[in-house]
Amino acid sequence: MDNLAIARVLGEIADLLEIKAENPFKIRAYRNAADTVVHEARRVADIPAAERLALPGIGKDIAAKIGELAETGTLRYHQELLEEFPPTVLDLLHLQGVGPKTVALLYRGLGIRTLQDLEDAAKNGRLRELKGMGAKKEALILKALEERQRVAGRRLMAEAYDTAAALVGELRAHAPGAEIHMVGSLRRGCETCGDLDVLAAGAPASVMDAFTGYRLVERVLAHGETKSSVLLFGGFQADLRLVPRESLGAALQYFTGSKTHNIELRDRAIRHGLKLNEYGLFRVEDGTRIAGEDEAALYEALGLAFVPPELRENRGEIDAAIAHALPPLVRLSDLQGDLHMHTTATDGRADAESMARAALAAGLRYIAITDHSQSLAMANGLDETRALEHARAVRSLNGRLEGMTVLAGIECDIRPDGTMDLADDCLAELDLVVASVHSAFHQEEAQMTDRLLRAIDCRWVDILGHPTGRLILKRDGYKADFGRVFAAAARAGVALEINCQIDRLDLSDVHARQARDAGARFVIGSDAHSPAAFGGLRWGVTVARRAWLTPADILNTRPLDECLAGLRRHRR
DNA sequence: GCCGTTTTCGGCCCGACTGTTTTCAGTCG
Repeated sequence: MDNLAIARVLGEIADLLEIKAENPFKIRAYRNAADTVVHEARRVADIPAAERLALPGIGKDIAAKIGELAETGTLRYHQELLEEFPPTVLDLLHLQGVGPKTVALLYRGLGIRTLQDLEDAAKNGRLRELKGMGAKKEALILKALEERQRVAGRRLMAEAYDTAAALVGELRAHAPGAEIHMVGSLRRGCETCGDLDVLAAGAPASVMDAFTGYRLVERVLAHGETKSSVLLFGGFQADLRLVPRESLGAALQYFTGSKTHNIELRDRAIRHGLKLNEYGLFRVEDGTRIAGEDEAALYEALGLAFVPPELRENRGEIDAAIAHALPPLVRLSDLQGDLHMHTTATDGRADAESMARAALAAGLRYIAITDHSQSLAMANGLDETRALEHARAVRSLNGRLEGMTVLAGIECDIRPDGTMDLADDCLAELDLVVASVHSAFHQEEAQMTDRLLRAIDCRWVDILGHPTGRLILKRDGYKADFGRVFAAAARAGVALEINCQIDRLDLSDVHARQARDAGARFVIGSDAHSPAAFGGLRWGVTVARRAWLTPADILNTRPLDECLAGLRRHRR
């Protein structure tokens, strides 16, 4: 049973307990445990029972329940709860504006079990029979039912970022003297985004009207003096919070989250006789404000080093900030080269020279052209002859572009049996080899693990490309024992790629951190198929930062000769 | 149900908006 499945059960228990109006802290305990399981890199089901207790938010009871799930695939406690409430009522809970109290009321009062039941009842006017339900609530529920499909789920970070940037730009134009920033999961650099959070500090009250009147607003969900929510065309919900200028830092901190990071921080404030909210950090005894305008000063007042937003996930950053031991995270400007991209020789949209010029304009000093190998027939992959011809053409660019070195590499398919798609003597002729899986994704875990280990064993392989094969929101990664794969890569000196394609971001932050702990080294690769795609490097950097990586962990932050010396084939 | 620089018991983050209330409950983030 994988972590997502375990987390889903724990989350459903929390939902069901909430509908039952159980102890809210018990509910939170299940949610915290689900959160821990989702963010654990190892398979929690495989962790020995005793060690599970060391996971944050997992105590004796929940550890035992995870054990039962891991062994039997089901959980009696979960089943018992589902006998009290049919599983379909959980769909009701996910409607905008419908919470656990309403679900319980609907089920107990009118026997509503499904979304269809709810729609029928709303249309027949039966909802109004219930206490606390009026015409507006009825209309709200019908609207939520209608929007359910379209707004459902999360979206890719890059897409959210562009939408938010346009909105923020509009608000800044309206209130040029104000501080207006993206906050929430966008600022933390999460790979997906549920809604867009924007903060305005020191802006005139009219900024709220500018927000609700933004040209891309489809519907206003709430409109207050300090907080408004809108639904944008295209399906994003956006929230704007307005605070006084002197609360900028506290509000940035508060609305950036994550929730668990904030809870830890507030806990720490309480232990120090302080109170932390979005308006500032206050002494409890006399209400004096001791921080609030500057975010870094707020962390300092709590005895912490400034925690970069990407680290605020309650994964050890608070302890590290107390010890002033946070790592110097990699920045986009640290990247000096890019070792993964394609040209018109295979499925790219520009020739090697255009790519090199675009890379130079993006601030890079060296690149590797790594077109596909022959197995990827769909992409017109290169056989040995074409690969070597292409390499000659690519190398001929050197000397023609001042300040740019172009390496001739390949993105070579890892065949289903783990062998390389091109002959060794061809691979040996090239400057570097990125090895990637592009076929037979559905192999059994043991087979896929062996396949990746065999690829790592090939002495010409320098980099493992998009190592897990996931497509965010579309496809899970392959089943493989990545703990073993990362350890083997670290031993062999094969670098692991953080692929920057916005729907890949592969390795993920969680896997990259696990791999770093295993001693692996990394490259951040654009996998660019066009000159514009170097802009995507920022997303890979974001992932690396969320994985706590420093420039020292990432080969392509080094000058060319040092980067090459770090590649497996030149490893001393 | 979890957890411990105040604690093995008694805490557990906190505020804004909406609707249906006539002082607040529910929802959300």
